[in-house]
Amino acid sequence: MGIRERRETEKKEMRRRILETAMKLFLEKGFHNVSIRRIAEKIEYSPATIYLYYKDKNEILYDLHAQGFEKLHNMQKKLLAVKDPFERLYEHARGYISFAMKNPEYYDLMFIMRGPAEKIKEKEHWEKGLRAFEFLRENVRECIDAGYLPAVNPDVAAFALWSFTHGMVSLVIRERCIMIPDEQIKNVIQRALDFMMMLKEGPKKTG
Amino acid sequence: MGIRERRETEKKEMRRRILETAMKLFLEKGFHNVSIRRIAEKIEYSPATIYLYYKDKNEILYDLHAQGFEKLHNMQKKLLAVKDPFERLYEHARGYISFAMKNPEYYDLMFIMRGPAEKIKEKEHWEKGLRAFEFLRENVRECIDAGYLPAVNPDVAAFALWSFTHGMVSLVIRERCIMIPDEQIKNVIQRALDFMMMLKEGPKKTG
Amino acid sequence: MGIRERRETEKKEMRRRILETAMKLFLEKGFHNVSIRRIAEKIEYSPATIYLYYKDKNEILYDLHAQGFEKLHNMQKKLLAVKDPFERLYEHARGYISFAMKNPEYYDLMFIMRGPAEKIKEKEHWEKGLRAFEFLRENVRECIDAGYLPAVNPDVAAFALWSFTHGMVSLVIRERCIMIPDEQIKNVIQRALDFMMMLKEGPKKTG
Amino acid sequence: MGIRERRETEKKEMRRRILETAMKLFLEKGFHNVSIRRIAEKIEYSPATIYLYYKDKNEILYDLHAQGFEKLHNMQKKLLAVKDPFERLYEHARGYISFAMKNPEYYDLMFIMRGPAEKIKEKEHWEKGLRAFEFLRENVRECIDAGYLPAVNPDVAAFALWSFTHGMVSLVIRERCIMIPDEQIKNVIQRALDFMMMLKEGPKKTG
DNA sequence: CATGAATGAGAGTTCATTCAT
DNA sequence: GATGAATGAACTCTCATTCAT
Repeated sequence: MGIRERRETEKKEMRRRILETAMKLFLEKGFHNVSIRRIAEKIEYSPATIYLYYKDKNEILYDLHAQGFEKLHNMQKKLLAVKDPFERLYEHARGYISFAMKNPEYYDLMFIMRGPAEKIKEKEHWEKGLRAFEFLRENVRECIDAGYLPAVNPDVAAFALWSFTHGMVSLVIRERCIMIPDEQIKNVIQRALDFMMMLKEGPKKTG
Repeated sequence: MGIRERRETEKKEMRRRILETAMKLFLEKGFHNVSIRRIAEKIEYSPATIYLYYKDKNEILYDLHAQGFEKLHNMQKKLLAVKDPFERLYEHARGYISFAMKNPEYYDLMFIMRGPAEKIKEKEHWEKGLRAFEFLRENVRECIDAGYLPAVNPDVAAFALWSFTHGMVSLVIRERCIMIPDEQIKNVIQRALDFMMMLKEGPKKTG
Repeated sequence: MGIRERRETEKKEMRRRILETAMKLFLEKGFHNVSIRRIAEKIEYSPATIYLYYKDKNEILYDLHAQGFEKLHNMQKKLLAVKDPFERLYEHARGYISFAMKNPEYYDLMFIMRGPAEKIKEKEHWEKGLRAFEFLRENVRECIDAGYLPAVNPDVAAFALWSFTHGMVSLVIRERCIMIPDEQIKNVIQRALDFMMMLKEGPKKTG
Repeated sequence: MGIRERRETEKKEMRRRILETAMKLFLEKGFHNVSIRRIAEKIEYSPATIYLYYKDKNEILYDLHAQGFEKLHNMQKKLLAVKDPFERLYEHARGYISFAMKNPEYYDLMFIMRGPAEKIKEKEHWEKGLRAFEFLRENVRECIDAGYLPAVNPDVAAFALWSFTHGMVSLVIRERCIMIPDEQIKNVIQRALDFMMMLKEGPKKTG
């Protein structure tokens, strides 16, 4: 309690508002239209104020990037409750799609956006990305071991499945799905996922 | 013949040079480094000259966009020579991936880039995009009819397959495949494609 | 005594720390890198705190300016111990040079720097400067009276000698002596001083 | 004649105006108050226009620097007409002082100002400065050889004389001569120079 | 046909300074 | 007594675009 705590809270709150606003601008105007100035305008502060909370523009990006992967990781952790590997794989896909659709700005920054990502490529910023991929690969490996999937290289299969889900959500996020009416998109994605899941080999084996 | 024709030809030639240069800059320097100024510098004309051939920067983008879909369409037309629907589907995927990997700037502009492409959403700019999708859907429908694929909605299956290939190439183009060494990427993509093609239901029929 | 006195002492101590830090930054980073912010950072207070002790940035400069002349005056006072006027003139020159070389930031502020010093021109800030010049002039007058120097106007001769020493040290301080290796500068200055001292008319006396 | 030539002339004229304005601002406001913006304002153009004539702020400084040394060199060349070495030395001093008093902004940039000089220290920018010093040293050497000056190291004597003249003009330029009324400064400097010239050994020798 | 010249708008960033607490 | 928070003004520099020639 007390003054110090409230100050801390207010500081965090301010950083949160800056991040949130930056994110909105990313989505609305595209990366090169996100300027410190515009962020400041939107939160109704002066540009200089931003620098009290973030060293520079890149720091804002780093923070968003890290935050995004944290959210993704939280989703993945919950999947461990699902015991059957294939079922878990299915829920993984659904969770991934859901994450992307609910947080399109984060997803864009994490997996689509270019430019700001230049410095993001540096090791530490990717560790979390790798961890996420490895989680998927291990899931795939279990599915293979359990006979749910053909005995291919798990890295390859994981990449294929990731690409599939990434493809769907990135087409939606970058607005290339004009052949699908907006209100049907969720439905189509779900059915496309179900279609892909026909790769499952379980029945064949016993059949 | 005559003066008028030559003029026309020269005009086209100039537009071609501008487009080509713009494209090179996209690839080399990234989008936000492509400026009218820099294009002008590279072709050794003044910035003002660009405006004699293009109304503004966006028009250049539109033209590139259209050109990209033209190229894609050419690829698709060649596929008609392949008679077996599933084989054609397979070659379609390979051709699509190949197009993306050989023309990453076009692909980026057509299916990933945001912002400058805002006006691209307008009808006429998408007709060609729709045509391309329909080509795929018809191919899928034939595969279903021939029993190569399960009897799902062709739009859905087409969307799934497109998403899969788009996912792979867009992850590569936007440099999110750091877990795969550069020299192995082509190989991994091919194997991922083969993995996906296990959706083929041929055997069942005879079984 | 008591609280008030301690308060006074603390206030002075704080001003001293601010001045000292400002000076260090002058030397280390050059003038235009001395900002209130940076001073505050170095003494680990907030920028606002500086303003409790100094009205504004210029006031800090004034104080430094005065302090510099105090130091110079101290040097001059010691010279009074030297009885022979020419010998005292010689030691005056050496002391002046030594002061400048040991306190280049002060010297710069006192005799070279422009801009922030605009208000320094105001009377009170110059009284101490005048006093220093008069000290030199009286020394010169004694030398003339004693026949060590030709019977010229003492103001003129004093100005000439001051200019000479100022010229040397200001060329060094502002790094215009690149034709002289750093390690030889002191030596060259001493020899240049000895050369100038050949103005001494000693022989005439005996002649 | 012709358009091209006029264009060339106009371009040079514009660069000249920029340089001149920059110079004035240096003198009036001090270095750190010279901004592209202010230059632009004074010549009543937009800041962006400056960049059509100069790559960046430093380039303006380089140009001024080079121009200053060019002017100084021109002065020196004329001195070769004076045959007697001591007389030439005397005229050199007068020419130097005159140059400084007539072009205080150039002089400041060349021999006093700090900061911009950082990059100026690079070799090529100092060649001209060295050339100027060598010219003086050779003059001094001749004076020694002719018996006008005592047989000291010419580098040392040249440095001493340079320092003397530099000292006078730099005290004037940086407004540290408040003990001398403005209208008398020229006179005092001349008399101080004559005083210094009493170093001449000619008479003594014969005496 | 081509361009030199020009500019308003905007980018990221830093500064001296103020004021409520 | 000390400061956290805030800001207006300024900085260098780049851009897409216009227009008289």
